[in-house]
Amino acid sequence: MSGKRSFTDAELVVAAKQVFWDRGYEGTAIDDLQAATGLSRSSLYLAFGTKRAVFDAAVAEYVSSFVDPRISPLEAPGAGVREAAAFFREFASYYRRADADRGCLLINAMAELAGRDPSFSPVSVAYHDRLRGAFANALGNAAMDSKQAGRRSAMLTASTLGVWITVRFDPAAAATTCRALEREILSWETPAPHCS
Amino acid sequence: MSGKRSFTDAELVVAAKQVFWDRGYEGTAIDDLQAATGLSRSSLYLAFGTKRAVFDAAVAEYVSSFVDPRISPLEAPGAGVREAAAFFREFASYYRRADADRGCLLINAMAELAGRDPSFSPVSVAYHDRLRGAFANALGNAAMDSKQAGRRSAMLTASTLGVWITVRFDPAAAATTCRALEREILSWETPAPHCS
DNA sequence: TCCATCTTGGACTGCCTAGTCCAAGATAGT
DNA sequence: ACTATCTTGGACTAGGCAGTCCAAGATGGA
Repeated sequence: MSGKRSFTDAELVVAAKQVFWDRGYEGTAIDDLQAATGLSRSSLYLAFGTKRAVFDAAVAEYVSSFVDPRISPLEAPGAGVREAAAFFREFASYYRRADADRGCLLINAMAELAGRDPSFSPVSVAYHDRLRGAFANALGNAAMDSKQAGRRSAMLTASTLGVWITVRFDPAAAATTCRALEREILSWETPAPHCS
Repeated sequence: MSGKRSFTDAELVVAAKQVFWDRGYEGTAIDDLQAATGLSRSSLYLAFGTKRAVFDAAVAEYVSSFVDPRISPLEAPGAGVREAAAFFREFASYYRRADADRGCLLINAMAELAGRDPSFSPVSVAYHDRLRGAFANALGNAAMDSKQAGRRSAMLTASTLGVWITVRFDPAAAATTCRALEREILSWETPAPHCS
């Protein structure tokens, strides 16, 4: 049977991430993780101890591979309105993927575990704050009132959560909304197009 | 034991609604419904047949008692920007309630069942479309470009989903976002404040 | 070669689930 | 008062769950 491990933690986590992404936390059984990883219960439990620990590792992996690259441009010192617009434009094209209706693993987890599992709340709050801060950074450099930049950051943060929920039941509508957001944001670049 | 029914369907549904609202669909066991209604399994199953049928009835009751009164003002013929702003202002004050962290039963259901239960998708799509149409009605009467009104309707629809997810893990942040949305929307009433 | 150490498969436990079923009993019409 | 009809409590079924455990076996060092 064994002797030395036939897999790395990273391989396990990547395979598990796909399952949690497709099926959610509660919807994923240990048997599903076995099937996806090709490992047996013992190996999974020896490596991580609990289902929840595997999930936490999967979410962390997701954040660094999926979330970070998309938020970083907004957090960069030189970020502006164009980066905020590009953020949503890229979602619009992503939503054309066949598997986009899985949504965002992190936001799915926030929606699924919020209020039910207090230990996940800090993760939700941290991600929400990070997103808001990233938009505030991008809009803060633009030619607009700083209070308005704050309001718009909050609005875009809520919109981001909203489109990632929407993509799970209506990907086309989510893509349309992202394109609308892109154009609306671009209109913030210049001091209002309808002023002569 | 019996003879004639000791309860009405409506009473059962209202009690069940509270449980589903607090605990979600999967998180609610028939035993929880028994405890909340004071009825036994037989009575519940005789009245509705399946857990899912009880849930559907609870969602329908929720829509007519909670959702309809809040969306109707946006759908009225004379609705405008002020109604859209009031929509979010009322959420901001609602989010100060102790039990606001249950979120919105309908949006919770959309998030929980999207992609997992195809039979719920039409409900999600219908509600999303209704909300978008309501905002489009309210903004369509305002002094703004009709394409911009369309974009902003999509944005506010996504924002609405977003704040109802947010309230479950950070009610204060959700309330802040609603106030920001209110003020941002009010700024749409006049043709841009920074134009002389 | 031998042995201590680690991994592995899979059986198992205990618990929780939705849904079924039936005997006990209450009711209303006659 | 009798009886057909409906409701009710609660035991029960069948299945799914996370997590435990151990014997079988592979490995690497001495």
